[in-house]
Amino acid sequence: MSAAETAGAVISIRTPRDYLLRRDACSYGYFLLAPNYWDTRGETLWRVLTLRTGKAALARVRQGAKAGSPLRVAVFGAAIDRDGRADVRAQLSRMLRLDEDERAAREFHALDPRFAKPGRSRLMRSPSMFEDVIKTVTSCNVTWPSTVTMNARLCEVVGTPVKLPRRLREALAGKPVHAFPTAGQLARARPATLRARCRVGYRDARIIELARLFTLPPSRGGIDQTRLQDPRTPDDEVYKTLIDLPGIGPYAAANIMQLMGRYARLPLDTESVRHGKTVLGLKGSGAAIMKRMARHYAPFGAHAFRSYWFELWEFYERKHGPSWTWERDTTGRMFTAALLKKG
DNA sequence: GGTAGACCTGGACGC
DNA sequence: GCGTCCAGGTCTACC
Repeated sequence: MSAAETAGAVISIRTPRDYLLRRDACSYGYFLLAPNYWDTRGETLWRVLTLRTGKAALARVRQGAKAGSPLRVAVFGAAIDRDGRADVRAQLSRMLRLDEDERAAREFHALDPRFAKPGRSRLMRSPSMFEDVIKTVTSCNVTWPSTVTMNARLCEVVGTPVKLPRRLREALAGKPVHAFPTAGQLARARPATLRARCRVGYRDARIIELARLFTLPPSRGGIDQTRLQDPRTPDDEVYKTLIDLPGIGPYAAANIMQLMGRYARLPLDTESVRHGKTVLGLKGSGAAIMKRMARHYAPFGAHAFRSYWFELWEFYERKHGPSWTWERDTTGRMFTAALLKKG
């Protein structure tokens, strides 16, 4: 029995004319983090989603060879009705930025024509802001392999498992089978569990507090996602809100902002310093290089992060081949400044 | 406002 | 196999 013969539902999702799954899904490191899985052979994205019903479902996302052709999504492990289809579409659309303004992409390419021909403009993210925030926290003050481990353990220990019949489970062996924890699940988790079983270290209490803030309504001190995601809310206001959250500093706040589609600020870290030194030829202390990098990308204005990021991404691809060929357990674990210096 | 040190984990390295 | 060192952003105390 093949997986194709056992899908519960098949959904078609229209894409923008320039959309290319392998390039646009494999455009940011999160495509290597659970519960995402990129199958390099089939050029297929697998992702466990938590549906509004609370059930977990495994989605298999494919696209024909031509850019702009629709995504074909097969859903395993949960019955999908009309509302369920809309739910899957909405989550994948956010994750793959299918709803991103095409005019903004054209504006970016006009400012930075290097990425017009390869068609780069979209950065992969998570189906929810909450997951983006927690993934960002798990990427702070650790090397990339630890981030990979933390996300895998959070899903396995706290996330909802996909319920699959035995024959189907066998057919899908090797694919992710636990969803990313919801804010409610993480808010109820014990710090000791996160520390000991998910290997999150001192981030335990901060993750739980962040999750709690995502479960509360704004009127009771919770995070006002509607206001933060409203394009009319100024960047400075969003930054100030984010940086006041536990575990979120200047790097994390700027990274969450780019994940929200606000690209003017640069999340600068040690990897940025390496890039500034080796690719841009900047000199000085780490702090001095960061200041110079901010000035270097300032002409790209509202698209500064995209210019920086795709420049960095193409540097990785020159070293290791196209991102859609990176195996999760080999090349996909290499992305730290120290390892890249050696590479 | 700037700086130093603690926070944890996992990998590299030397013995 | 064991111990030590180091990388990695945030937070707090202190100047």
